[in-house]
Amino acid sequence: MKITAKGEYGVRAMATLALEYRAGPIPLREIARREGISHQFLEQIFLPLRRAGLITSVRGAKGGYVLAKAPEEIKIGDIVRTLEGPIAPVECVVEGKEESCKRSSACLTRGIWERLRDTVSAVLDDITLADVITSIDAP
Amino acid sequence: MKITAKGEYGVRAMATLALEYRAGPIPLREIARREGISHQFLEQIFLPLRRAGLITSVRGAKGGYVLAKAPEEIKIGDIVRTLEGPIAPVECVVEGKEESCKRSSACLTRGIWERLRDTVSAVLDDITLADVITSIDAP
DNA sequence: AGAAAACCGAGTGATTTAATCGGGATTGTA
DNA sequence: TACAATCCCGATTAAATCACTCGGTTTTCT
Repeated sequence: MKITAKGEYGVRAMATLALEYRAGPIPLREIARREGISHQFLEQIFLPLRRAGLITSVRGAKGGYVLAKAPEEIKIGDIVRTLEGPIAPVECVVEGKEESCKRSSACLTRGIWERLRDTVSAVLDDITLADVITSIDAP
Repeated sequence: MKITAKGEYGVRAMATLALEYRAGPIPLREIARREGISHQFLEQIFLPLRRAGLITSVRGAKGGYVLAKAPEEIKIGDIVRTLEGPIAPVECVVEGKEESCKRSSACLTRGIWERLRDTVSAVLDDITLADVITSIDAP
């Protein structure tokens, strides 16, 4: 039940962008430096985030990345799904892919994984970047 | 956010044992056959489950495995933790291992993973094998 | 022009996963 | 007692995944 470095770094980087929201575009190198992440790896992470419409890029000198929406409007679930694919503890409960199980007791246990999937989804969709960056104030 | 085949198979196999609780020891081969799992792989899964005290074994001919406790007393969380290690979406929120993060915004995001960890734990500890095998009745 | 930055596909070494292999020890039954 | 069924258990392996790195191209500011 781990998330990958891609997901973890992605959320960290997005939190950094949220902190600098309205400060103009931040270069990827700067974020990578602050977070101690390889900037080449972070490039790989920002590509899908941009394509998903979560960040916008400014090319050329003085360019960089900005959140595409206000921190209040970006859910952690959006980031995680973009970087890790659909939230589902086992393949057979991926939403959309619900082909009925052949084995009977596989289906017995299916309810567990559906419930887990929905709970995880709900938690990650309940937290926005705004919540993350204001959590300093509320201990 | 996937669990491994080990975890999934383990839960399936335990559900099978729960269905046959009080029917005497069931040979591993029989469980493997029913669930379509390699019996050699299932052996690897049953070893830690036995060492964790979740199942007991009967050696020799007519031997097999039995749940060590009633289905009501075995939580899915027990099985998953035994087979997959501690429930924690990222390394730095593994319980017991809580060394404080160095990076500031890593700690900003820490709350997310703690909340996720606790929620997942709570869901898996709320479901017992008894719940799983009786879910046929309650659609 | 030149530097700074985003864009992007391909490659790579290490680790993990999902098994298999090959045997040994125990016990009920003929 | 033989022997078949069963659990016990470390070692090995093939494939997949992960966490990067490489080597460039394109865009834009100064």
